Amino acid sequence: MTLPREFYLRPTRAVARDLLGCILVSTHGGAITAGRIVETEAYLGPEDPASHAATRPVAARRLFYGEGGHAYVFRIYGLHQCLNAITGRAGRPGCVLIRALEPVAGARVMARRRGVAVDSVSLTNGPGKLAEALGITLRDNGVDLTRGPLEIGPPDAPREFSVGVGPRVGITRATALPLRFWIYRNRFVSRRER
DNA sequence: TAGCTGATTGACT
DNA sequence: GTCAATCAGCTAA
Repeated sequence: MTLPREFYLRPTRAVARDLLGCILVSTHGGAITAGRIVETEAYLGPEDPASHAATRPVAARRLFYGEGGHAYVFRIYGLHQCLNAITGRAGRPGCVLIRALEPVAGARVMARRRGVAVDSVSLTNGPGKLAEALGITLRDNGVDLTRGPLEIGPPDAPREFSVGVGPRVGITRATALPLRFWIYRNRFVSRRER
């Protein structure tokens, strides 16, 4: 089961919210690792000062303006990778940063990649951590999320959770916009809600 | 060419 | 709570 292309061809905010509860699956390295998405952030077009659509090199901008449903992977601080899902139709820039997962398969493999205990929240409770846990690298930049080593499937259970909304984390521009979404009271969310 | 920054993390006080 | 790791790409000169 994989989310159809049409899922991504909608306004970025709606995609970010609806991605909560969905299942991200990686088959990198011959092992299946998967997690439930519990935290996302929306990044819009050039009108959003925090978005890479405005600040990153041409190659990244081409992805941003490309068709939704593809992965955008970038390196931050020289050492960590972050995974995004491109949203909107071709010509409409936007993406959703996957910030945290709750492991549902392959936790032992994740633990080996991360070097932490198999039952630790530190497995996947941050964008750099989940990328490492699922074996995501810059080679995944541009891959199709509807068919490939990286896929996102629909929720594996009814969506019976509350959604938290608040300002994005870790950025220095446009810090007040309420574009971060998370599953309320999930222990894998990267920052504790009050 | 030199200096600085960042959608983070982990180690340490 | 503070701070270093680490590097591509941007800026100033």
